[in-house]
Amino acid sequence: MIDKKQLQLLVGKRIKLLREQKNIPQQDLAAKCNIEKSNFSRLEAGGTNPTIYTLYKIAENLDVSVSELTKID
Amino acid sequence: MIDKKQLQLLVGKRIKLLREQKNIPQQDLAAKCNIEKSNFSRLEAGGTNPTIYTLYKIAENLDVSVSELTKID
DNA sequence: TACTTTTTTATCATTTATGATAACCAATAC
DNA sequence: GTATTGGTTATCATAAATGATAAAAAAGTA
Repeated sequence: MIDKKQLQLLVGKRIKLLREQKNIPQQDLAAKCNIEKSNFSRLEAGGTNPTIYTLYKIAENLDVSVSELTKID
Repeated sequence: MIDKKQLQLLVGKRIKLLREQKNIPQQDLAAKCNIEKSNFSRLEAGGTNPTIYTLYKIAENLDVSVSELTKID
């Protein structure tokens, strides 16, 4: 059982990894998801505890499933 | 791209399915996760857009990964 | 019948995710 | 130099997730 902050960090890193693998600038992905770039930055940095819908939008725009996006450890 | 409400319904049903497969009463699982039973009911019914940490706690107490919990369609 | 267990629903307070805006930092290019 | 690009940080408002409590409805059981 990791704590909330650790989970947020892992999720943020996972998103960043997938995004960079596809060479998509943060602000571009944020725009596609209708998320402010500043808020997206905060999210990737593990600064928030995103909702499933936020993760879903990101997953869709990264062309992966939510299940794939949440493969953390 | 499904909408937010549809996503919530799918997630709720997924949780309920896994919980029932393990024969765990809703209130028991809620208690393990430190979530109010009333709020847990609302969540399973698709009434809220849960955060990843909420889903993580549920996944842990269902002995599945978050990735497994979020296998929706 | 009642009794218990499980789930649902409603409501209000509190916390927090997100929206929104602005300013800033670090590269890179012209 | 100064634009431009990509990212960060701070702040405030707003919407919504969650906490918390109570009551009622369903479902099961003797």
